[in-house]
Amino acid sequence: MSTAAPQVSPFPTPERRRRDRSAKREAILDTALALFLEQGYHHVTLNQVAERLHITKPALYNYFAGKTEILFACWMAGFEQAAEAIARIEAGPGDGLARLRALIRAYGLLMTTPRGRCLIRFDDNDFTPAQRARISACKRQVDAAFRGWIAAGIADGSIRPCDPKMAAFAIGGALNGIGQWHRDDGPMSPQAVAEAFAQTLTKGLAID
Amino acid sequence: MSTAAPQVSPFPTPERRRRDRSAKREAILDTALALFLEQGYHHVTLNQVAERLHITKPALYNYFAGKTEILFACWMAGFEQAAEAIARIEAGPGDGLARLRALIRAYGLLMTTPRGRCLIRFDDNDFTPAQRARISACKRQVDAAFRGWIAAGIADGSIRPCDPKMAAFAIGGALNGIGQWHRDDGPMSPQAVAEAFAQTLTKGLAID
DNA sequence: ACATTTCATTACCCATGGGTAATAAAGCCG
DNA sequence: CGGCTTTATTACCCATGGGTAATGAAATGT
Repeated sequence: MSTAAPQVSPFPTPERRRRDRSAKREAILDTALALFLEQGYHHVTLNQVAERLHITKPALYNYFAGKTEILFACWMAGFEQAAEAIARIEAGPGDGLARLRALIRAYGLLMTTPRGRCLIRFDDNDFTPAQRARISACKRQVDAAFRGWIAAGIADGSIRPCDPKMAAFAIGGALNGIGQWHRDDGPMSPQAVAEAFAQTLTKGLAID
Repeated sequence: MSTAAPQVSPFPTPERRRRDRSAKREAILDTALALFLEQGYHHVTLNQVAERLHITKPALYNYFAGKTEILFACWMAGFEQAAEAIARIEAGPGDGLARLRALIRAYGLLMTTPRGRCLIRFDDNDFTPAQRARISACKRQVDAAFRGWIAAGIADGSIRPCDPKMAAFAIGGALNGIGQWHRDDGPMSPQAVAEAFAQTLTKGLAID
């Protein structure tokens, strides 16, 4: 068994070294992320993060400049997911309403994952001013997608005329809320939640 | 002018003494509250709170047992406002949809005030387990109002059949979001926001 | 082989800030 | 007056935890 030829050489190529390092960065990120969501940023110590990875605190500083850097990297990891979803929908077919529904489903799903939760469970005050500026820009990007497709839907007749800004805030808020209450061990699957929200938020409640 | 008889005696009655004390408690609460919302709980020191009131830190301990007690009192102050609104609507007239809309307006308005923002801007992890338990009970109470009037609306035919639980989450999330983005110096008045949300959330967006 | 970079460890520093005496001033009560 | 309560002050304690040397051990590459 151990005499068989090894699948991977123990002498890593430079390429693989880079991947290893990047994998460690990701591991730190995901571990810190999970702890931040469990206990809240200020109740998590870097010692805890390190301990879960079977290393010691100073080792973390080989990958991140400090605690807020880790926090920021977590947030950006979440944003990348959102940006990808937006790009995918943008590239796909559908009128304004169809695209809006697709975005609601994708963003709703994201909110049931740790990466997605980062986007709304962290406090703005825990970032540096520079980080806050970048985050604001990212948030505007997401908001623009919501507003844009609502406006497109109004233009193409698939969405009832309304204030796109308020509608986007309402939908965004409802979706962000998912990140607060949804539990993986709860009765509703992420898909079911996303679908229910896509219906409720676009069809409304009143019988007119 | 200063020789005129004083409107209030400088010798307070026992009754007034109690009111004075209670007023001081409120002042501490509102000051702490404002700071917590500005800078985030963990970035606010008790010295800061005291300084804004022109007293010193230990003086605070005459009114509150500690920092988390202040935080908790802030949250409860917000909840009282919500509970009052719910009771008022409950006592008033209207079918399920009318009551739901009234609740959306009242709760939306509340989210534009400091007291209301407490309900959603604080991190659960900053409370003690005992406090968390009481907060959970209060949150369930609010949620029950939303779900109850949605269910009532479905029963009386004013609301389109749906899952009241999901609908309540969607509406609650959208309203809580107001507390995150609304600025007093923004372009929309609290009333306008509340009204827009009442429309968007009940009428929906799709043209069917 | 030898210098260099990479990455981890142990041991330490120290600012921060919640909380606590010890104490003093001011009003209330008998 | 003289003791008691209330409320504030000054001065202090000290656990916590982010961050930093100083150092050592691999792997790298020439």
